[in-house]
Amino acid sequence: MDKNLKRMATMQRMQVTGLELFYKKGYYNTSVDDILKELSLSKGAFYYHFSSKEDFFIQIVENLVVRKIYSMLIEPIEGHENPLDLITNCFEDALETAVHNELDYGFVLSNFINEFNGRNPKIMKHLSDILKIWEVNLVSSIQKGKFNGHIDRHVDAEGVAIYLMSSYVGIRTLMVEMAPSARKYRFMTQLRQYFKSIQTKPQTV
Amino acid sequence: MDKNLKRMATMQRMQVTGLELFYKKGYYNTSVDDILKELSLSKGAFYYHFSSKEDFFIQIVENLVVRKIYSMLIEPIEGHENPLDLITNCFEDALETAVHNELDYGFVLSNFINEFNGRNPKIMKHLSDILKIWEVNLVSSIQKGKFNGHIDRHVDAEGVAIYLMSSYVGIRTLMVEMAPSARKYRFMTQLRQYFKSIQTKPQTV
DNA sequence: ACTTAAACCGACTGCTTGGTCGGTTTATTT
DNA sequence: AAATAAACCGACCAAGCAGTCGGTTTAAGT
Repeated sequence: MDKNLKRMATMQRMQVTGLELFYKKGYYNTSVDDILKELSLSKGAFYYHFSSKEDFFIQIVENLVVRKIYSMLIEPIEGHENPLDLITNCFEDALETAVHNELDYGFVLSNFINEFNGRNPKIMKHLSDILKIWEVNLVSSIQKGKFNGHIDRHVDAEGVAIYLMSSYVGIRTLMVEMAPSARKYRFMTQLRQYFKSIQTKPQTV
Repeated sequence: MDKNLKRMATMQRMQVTGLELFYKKGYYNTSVDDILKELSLSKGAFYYHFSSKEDFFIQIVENLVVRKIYSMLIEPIEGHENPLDLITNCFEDALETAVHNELDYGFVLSNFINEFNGRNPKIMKHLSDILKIWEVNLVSSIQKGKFNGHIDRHVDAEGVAIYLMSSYVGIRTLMVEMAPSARKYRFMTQLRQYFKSIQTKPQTV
């Protein structure tokens, strides 16, 4: 078999399991041995493929986390329909997987940001870059909505983006072990309420 | 001097420094020795006053964190004025201290919730209890606002509370090392926008 | 079949951790 | 001044950690 293929397969397996454990137990509280035990692999295998635990984590972020964020939170809002509808559906879907599948690592990001903040600037850089990408995409989506007449021309696109990101990051934290399904429903209702307040006002005829 | 007083003073010193370091570096990433070095105290002193690191942390939560949350997020919204104004001012103040004083441990809570989630149920219980208290107080404040005619009678008080908590927890995460002052301003603007949409609609005369 | 190198093994090292414990200091009581 | 107990000290221990390294297995190339 192609050597390169085997290499990729092993690295992939390590990264997937690594993310799962880092997410569940935290980076500092997960040892390299924990991950290797799960995979029945040895220290040698690990340090053959990765130069350090930190390097390993950064590769996980670059490969798995970035892609997950893209597919869950960025691509779904790219389109020509009403961005408020797109965002609503996107959040709805993202929160739904969060309700059912505890390991969807849907919003790993805020967990890790909290964990590394002020402790590991190198890793923080990678994480906040992802947030920035999300923010940029939200902003341009909202601006498009203003052009297309879906969103009131007076609203501050940056402000809306930050408010959306805040509430999403927050609800993901609050949904942890606390009636996630009910919370999701209530959250989405209020989100729609907020959206109503920034959409183009129908001209009073 | 009163023995009890000395005892309290030492324990207080330990807890204050403990919270500071736990907040800065995380619970699992802060050793008991780190805290003791900061205070020039010994292992013996620590384990004379506290039975374990975990017990120590729980006492910090019960003493320091609970009180901070009360004084910053709960007491300021108790009053008979328009709850939406009270909450606006409360968030404004809380975020302002977060901007200027990195160590205000204003929202330690979401950090710790992320850190202990799925790892230490005992500690999680204490933390989510605090969230619950906050929630209950927000809900009753909003309900009061509905009675007093400040808030539209049709809004779901629970939903508003959860939406507020989410956005606050979220903005605290996002303000980490990323233009906190500008973000605060944008956040507050959107919060006011949202509040406008749930306040009592002026009768079209 | 033989060579070669990639992939993997696992004992080992040096270091840090939470927690213990026999002992010393400090301050109050008598 | 002697007695007593609370407060504190710091060497020590077992366990866990990231990372190393000399060696073995596996599989592709010739």
